Amino acid sequence: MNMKFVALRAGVSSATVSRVINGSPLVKPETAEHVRRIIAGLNFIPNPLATTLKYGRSRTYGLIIPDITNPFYPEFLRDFEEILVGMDHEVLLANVRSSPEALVHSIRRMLLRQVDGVVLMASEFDTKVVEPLLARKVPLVTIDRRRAGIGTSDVSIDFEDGFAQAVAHLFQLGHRRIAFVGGSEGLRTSRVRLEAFQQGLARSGLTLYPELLHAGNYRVDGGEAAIHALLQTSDPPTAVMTANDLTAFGVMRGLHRAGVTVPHSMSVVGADDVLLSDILQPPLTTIHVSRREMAAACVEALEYTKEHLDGRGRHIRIGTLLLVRETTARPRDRHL
Amino acid sequence: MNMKFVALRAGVSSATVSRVINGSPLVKPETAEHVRRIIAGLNFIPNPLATTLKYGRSRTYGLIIPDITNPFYPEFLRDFEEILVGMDHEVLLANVRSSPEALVHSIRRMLLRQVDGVVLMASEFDTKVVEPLLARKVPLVTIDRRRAGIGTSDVSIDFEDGFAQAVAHLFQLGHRRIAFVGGSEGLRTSRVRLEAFQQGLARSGLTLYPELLHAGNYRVDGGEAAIHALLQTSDPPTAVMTANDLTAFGVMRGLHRAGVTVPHSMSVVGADDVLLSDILQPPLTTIHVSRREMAAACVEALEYTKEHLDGRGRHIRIGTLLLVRETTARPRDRHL
DNA sequence: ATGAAAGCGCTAACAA
DNA sequence: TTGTTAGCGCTTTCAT
Repeated sequence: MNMKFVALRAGVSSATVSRVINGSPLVKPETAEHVRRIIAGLNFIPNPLATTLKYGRSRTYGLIIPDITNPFYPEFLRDFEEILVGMDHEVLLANVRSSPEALVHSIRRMLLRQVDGVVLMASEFDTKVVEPLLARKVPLVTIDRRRAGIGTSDVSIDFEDGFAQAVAHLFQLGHRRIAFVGGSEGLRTSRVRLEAFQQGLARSGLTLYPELLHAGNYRVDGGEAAIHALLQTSDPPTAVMTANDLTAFGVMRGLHRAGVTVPHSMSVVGADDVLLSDILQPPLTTIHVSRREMAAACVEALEYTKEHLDGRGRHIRIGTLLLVRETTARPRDRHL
Repeated sequence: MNMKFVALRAGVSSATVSRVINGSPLVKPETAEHVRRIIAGLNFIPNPLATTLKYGRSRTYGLIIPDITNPFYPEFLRDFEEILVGMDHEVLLANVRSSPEALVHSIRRMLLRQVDGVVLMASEFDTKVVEPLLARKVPLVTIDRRRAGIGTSDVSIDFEDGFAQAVAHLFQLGHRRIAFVGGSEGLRTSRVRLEAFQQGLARSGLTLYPELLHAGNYRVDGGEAAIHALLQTSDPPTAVMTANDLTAFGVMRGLHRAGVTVPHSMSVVGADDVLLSDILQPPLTTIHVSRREMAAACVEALEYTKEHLDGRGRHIRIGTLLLVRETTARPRDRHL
């Protein structure tokens, strides 16, 4: 079933049917009404692929993420999809599991499916990887790369502010030795978070102890491994900040296994504010990042970049908010 | 850039280029090699949309889920996507948030994008909702509907076995009053789980206490509300089984808030074995459902149904496995 | 206000 | 072994 068939039934041409479907004002109201009735009667659904073929616009945006198993991403995806569906667009999702080959392949998938733009939340990448996108003038939006470019926009999270809030909170509680369990080494977003932590310390006038800095991997196991190492230290910290909530979950599990109670013997702060972060016992104090705001920023960046393909993209910054729950408290005085 | 352009550069016809790309044996090896070189040199990527338009096959399967925020779904999606990408297919995802209108709309989206089949994990639906799919001969795979039909297959989870294992485990520990916090009311899959629980009780020779049956909503808050009600009972249960892990999480949170310790004062059993179920304290005893097996079954069902559109679809059953972790223990004797 | 027709990129039937 | 060509469904320009 196609427009021609509908046209035949309606006694008009397929051009008229097309005009009716697209709400062209050039059609006589009665004709339009008549055609609409036929369309409804036939349950006709037009095939947008034909339009894509003709004009190259697929009304689809690609989304590349590193780990859909990290609740942050499905939560983001939910809002991103919702906004796009509201605009009659679709999402082409690629979960690349932090594998460079999968990333390269996912870009090819995006190109094959003629996406109108790509949001790349993947872990680190060589600029070479995204070149095929740029070469074909596909708008690109990166996350936390903090650098826009021709045909490329960036949406970044204001971790500087969030981590500063968290450090200040810990400082006020009386913490002086604060550890940090970061993200995977070699990723720009890990560096961003680490530097945000360092700046936070500086702003509160605290000392940075290199032996209290550990890399993680944005997953539970990384957090757990790091806290084990941290507990071996001769002078362990009184509080631990982490690169994301999963890492904090791992830290809490490690602490529990080691018999260290949270928050009385150790405070813990996460980042992201994943939906499940308040079902842990105790509920996690964390740095909230609005998924909806982020999704909206990505869509905005995508649309802007599409319209200004030959110019520098935009740089949008998303705010953060410290959510004080129950994993932070005054440090127990070890000398009592 | 299209095949014609490549053909021009290679000094052959576009048909030859097409044959080379599709690995036809009809091309002389040297010609093929030559064409491949040109393709690589131009970074040419063929546009599969043209093929879709021509043959109606989009190499895309739709997946409709009720709540991507429930970790079960992203975990399933990861495997489902991985399998499909391996077959050079894509996934069109629709998260319907248990909204009937969103479900209806998602079906339309699937139809518009010319999917080759749909896996419907959505909550309950009227048969009327999926009629447009069937009318257009789009293969449908349902989950836990336990009923196949013309052009429709079903993949169901063997909750009967899983719940029986769990009840037997609790029985052996000495539990006699077991409560059940089910899924949302009115959903077939909720009924399936409830009946599986009832059968499990019967198999272990246990009594079903209607006052220990509560509906939930597959989310944390539903579990928490239910356990509160359960704790008001004059004779509370010694163990609680739940329709899924999120519900169990809610039950555990409610228990913690009420000062009831798990597992010593109350045993809890979940279902699904979500990745995070072992970071809770204590780690959750739950009924494991293999995502990979389920994803593979869905793909198999999809392909089978596509090949046998006019016949009855298949019915595939996925096994379950009780994972005993630390939320189950002997009941404390209340009379001591 | 409406219709005829070209053309998007690809594949397969048919021709050579 | 390779080339020519029709046609998938749609939109839009140009005619009427």
